Amino acid sequence: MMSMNSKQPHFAMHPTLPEHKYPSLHSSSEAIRRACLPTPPLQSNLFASLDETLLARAEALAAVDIAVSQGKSHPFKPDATYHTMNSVPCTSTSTVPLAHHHHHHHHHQALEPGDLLDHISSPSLALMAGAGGAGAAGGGGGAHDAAVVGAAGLASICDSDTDPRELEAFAERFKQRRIKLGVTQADVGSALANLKIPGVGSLSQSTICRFESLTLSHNNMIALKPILQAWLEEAEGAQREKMNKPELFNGGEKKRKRTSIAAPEKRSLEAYFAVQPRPSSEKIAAIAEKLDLKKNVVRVWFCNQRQKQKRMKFSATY
DNA sequence: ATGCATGAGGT
DNA sequence: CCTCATGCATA
Repeated sequence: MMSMNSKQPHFAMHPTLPEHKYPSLHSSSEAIRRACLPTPPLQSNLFASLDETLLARAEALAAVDIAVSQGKSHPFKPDATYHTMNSVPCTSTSTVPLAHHHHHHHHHQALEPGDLLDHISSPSLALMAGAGGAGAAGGGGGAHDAAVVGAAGLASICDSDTDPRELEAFAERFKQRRIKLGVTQADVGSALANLKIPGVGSLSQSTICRFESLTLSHNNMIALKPILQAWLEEAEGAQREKMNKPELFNGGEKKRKRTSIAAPEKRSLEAYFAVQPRPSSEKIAAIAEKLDLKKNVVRVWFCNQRQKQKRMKFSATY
């Protein structure tokens, strides 16, 4: 486990757009923390037809909900699934036709012995004390060590940076100091681009928020930590300076409409998920039809559910 | 703060 | 088709 994959991808910087899509840092370590499913009354034999049995059970469970809302007169059609994309090009502010360019800059930030601190030899890290009511106490603090491993070379980097408690502590400190700086999550996100760290562009408010609330995968947390730490130090250093907020907003593009899955349908999906987190395409189709949802919506729902299951929060018992 | 979605990269 | 990192749209 915890393999430090130090991939050094090639950043593909596009000439015109601030587009950066680098291969991510995905290390295949994912069997760290997992949620244990309840395994209800069904002791079951985990083989053969389990599949169908479970599905049947789930259906039964789900059926209750469905029957209620469907059998009678379901107030609203569950099919709130629509994808409204205005393609209307407007082309107005021709500046950057794609202010929404979804560049998936996957921060590779591979944890390498030294990589972590290479750019941020932080001098100012003494003030982060206290605060972290929660688990801040832990290894927290410095954690600036990595570089030393050279000699030992053995156990790679001190796990200080991969230690969940350290991450939690950092996230906590980060949030506090960010607030103290009077900066919003969104601000941090866009400010990251100003750091000019190779391979690091801006991030969304969502991601910053998730980092602070630990609702990211363990690996994602580890990858983002050094970046956010660098920002924090920079921001505190230039606290009195002006931050550029390149308001590069673009108005008039395709709006993505968020599908809304009604409560009854959601409960059914959860019932299915409980017994079979990874239904086959056929089952997904079946479920989709029963719930009157688009197959893709159901498929994505399962994908997202699986991701959630792997989130950091309370993953394992440390 | 979160739900649903997209896309890259990997099987 | 999946996993993962991310983000838009929204409650």
